[in-house]
Amino acid sequence: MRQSQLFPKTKKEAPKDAESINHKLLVRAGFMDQLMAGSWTLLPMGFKVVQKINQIIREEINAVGGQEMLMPLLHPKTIWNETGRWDKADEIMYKLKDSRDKEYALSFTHEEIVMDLLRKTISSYKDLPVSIYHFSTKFRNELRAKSGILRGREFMMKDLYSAHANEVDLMEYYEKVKVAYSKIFTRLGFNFKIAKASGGVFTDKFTHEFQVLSDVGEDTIYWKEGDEEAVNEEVMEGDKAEYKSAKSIEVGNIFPLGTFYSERMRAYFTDRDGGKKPIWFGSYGIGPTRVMGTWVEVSHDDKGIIWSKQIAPYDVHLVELKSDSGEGKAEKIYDKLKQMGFDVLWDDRDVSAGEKFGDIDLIGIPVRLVVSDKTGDKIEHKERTSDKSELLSFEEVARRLQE
RNA sequence: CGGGGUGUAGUGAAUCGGUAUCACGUUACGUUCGGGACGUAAAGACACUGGGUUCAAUUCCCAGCACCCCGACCA
Repeated sequence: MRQSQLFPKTKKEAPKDAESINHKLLVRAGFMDQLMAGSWTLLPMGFKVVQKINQIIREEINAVGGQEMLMPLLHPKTIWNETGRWDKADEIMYKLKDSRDKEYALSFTHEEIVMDLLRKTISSYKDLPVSIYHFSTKFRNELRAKSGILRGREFMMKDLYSAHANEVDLMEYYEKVKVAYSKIFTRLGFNFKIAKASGGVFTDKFTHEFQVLSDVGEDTIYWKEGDEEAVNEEVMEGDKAEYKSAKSIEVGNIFPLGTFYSERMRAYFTDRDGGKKPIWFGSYGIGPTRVMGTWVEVSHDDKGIIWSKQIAPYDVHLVELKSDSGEGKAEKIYDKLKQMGFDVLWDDRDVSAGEKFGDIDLIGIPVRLVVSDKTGDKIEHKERTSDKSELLSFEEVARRLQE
């Protein structure tokens, strides 16, 4: 991508109201734009980051048998009445009426919708288990949107739903998803903990949250040295003094929902013994837009964002500084790297060196390549995380990028 | 929804009773080019909305709206 064509331009100053890091940096660097409180446009680079996050999630969910699909966001009131959540989740749901006074909800989750699908499609234990998911927008009427993209009223979510013939199978799958989630957040590069928590409007049972340690987090989790699992403050038993604690951002959660939904929505199947039994059900969510914001909160410096290779909007940021020996070096490198399959952002703008370097640090792509008079036939290679640069040949640069 | 803060060119700020100034950005031309460079010229604002006080309101008062922060609630 030629930076001269990249939409939009970076900003020198953050919006005056912005306080949180992800708000300031993601807006300044041109990754997102605010429409209103809690509602954000993902600009081209922000969308690329979210797609990369989604792809990592997709790979790991597919690896545990998840099948991707897409469900509607406009839901009839009747389906929410079946489980009582039209009233129980009243505070969080956006509700609306059409011109004939029919009532709808904007999706804040999809348990009821999946359950409707399952009762129409599952009739035998042979049809189970089922694991289906989608990436889509969630609407939640948050009392207060805040912290940039971390708590919006409209955000992207990957939600996975699984259906099983019995509790053992559900819990086995629940553990598999827990492992898959751990792989996802490990691949994403987070320092996270799995915390036991309550289920909110979803379930009365215990659940698990994936918590990234960060001072801007709204949750507080507690754990004992050596323990695999932490606990959320809300469900903690025992003496706090015996635990280590930290603020954290919840980036994912898993819910073993049991038969609550299937019983209320009459989603039964015929089991091996001929009897009708309710489907065992679980749901599992990750918020990719929150993941992006969380990444910025935990990975930045005073100059800008520091993306990891896994989710950076581009593999390389290439820049040529004006030279006496004539230009065109960068364009050749750009073409060659593209041919090799690298995603390159080439700053081809006619602006000062300082402005180019400023934007490079702000945008935060992991590798910076500079060519100029000083570099001769070599290329200056610098990583965003380092202050040092090296002069390398094109081949050496390409090899580094492939590592 | 309670408490606090802020609303002035695209962005960030100044003016704080006499109809608005600066910086950045933008446009044109020229000079520059290793950390947001310089010169010249130019465009760009019903001062959030509505009401009130006043000879006169961006400025004071009231109401509303919007955004941010703290709290209650939550991926």
